[in-house]
Amino acid sequence: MDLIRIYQCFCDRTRLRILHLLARSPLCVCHFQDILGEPQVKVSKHLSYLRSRGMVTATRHQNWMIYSLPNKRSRELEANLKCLQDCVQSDSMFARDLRKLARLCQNCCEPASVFATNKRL
Amino acid sequence: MDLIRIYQCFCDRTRLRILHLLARSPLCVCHFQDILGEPQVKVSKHLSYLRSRGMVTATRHQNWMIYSLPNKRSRELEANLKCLQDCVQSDSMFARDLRKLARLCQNCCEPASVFATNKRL
DNA sequence: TGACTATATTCCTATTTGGGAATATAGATT
DNA sequence: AATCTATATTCCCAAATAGGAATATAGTCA
Repeated sequence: MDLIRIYQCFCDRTRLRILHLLARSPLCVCHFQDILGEPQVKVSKHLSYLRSRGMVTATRHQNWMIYSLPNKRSRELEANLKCLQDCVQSDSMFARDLRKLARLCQNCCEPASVFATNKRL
Repeated sequence: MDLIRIYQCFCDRTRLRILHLLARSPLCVCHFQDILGEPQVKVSKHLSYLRSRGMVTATRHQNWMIYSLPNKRSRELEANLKCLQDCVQSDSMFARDLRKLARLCQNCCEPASVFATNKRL
């Protein structure tokens, strides 16, 4: 994963919010739709952009595609994800995203079992 | 200086090399031409891109435009410049840029007085 | 099978980006 | 004034990006 590619992935607000959320938990497309308040096509396209550049991985689970950060991460990616956490501390939008994520998890179940049922999450 | 804008500035290789060099020393356009081996128009345009986004400042000194990182830097910019230094440690191109910069400084004079003369640097 | 759900893709458009050739500009030097 | 030097800008063009509307696909469920 080369450095430029990381910055290219980071340089759009929607993608940055997605990555910031994925640093907390694997999520499916509809989670992003809910949390970001963006239309499906937009979310889906940014995820596919990130995926094509190796920035996220995806696995299907029944009807849902579960997106995660890759297990093996380069030093550069680690460093930049950490830096992002730092930078985002005082930003209200990113904070709101995290609050919404927390609420979602409350509403359904534990992160680990989020995808264990085929009901609308 | 907002976060997205930082990543937009960082997401081109030439700009990244420029910023990496500027983290060491203020430089003029012909320095960049020499070190990066890129044509004047390319260097100049990327500098003007960076400048228009507040990522660098420029002052004229006789015939030369001296580019620097801004004196006052946001937490985000500081963090990302630091992260960049980290990430770039093992990259041969960035290392080579620094060696060329060192050689340039040897050839002319101290950083502080680099621009004190109107001879070709 | 047929309907439903979650997601991806295609087609379209507008905007931005990156780069080169040529030209313009501003200050220095003669 | 004429020239030179360093730099910026303009005019191109090709490619990438971002986004929406509409449609396709894959899995699920009745």
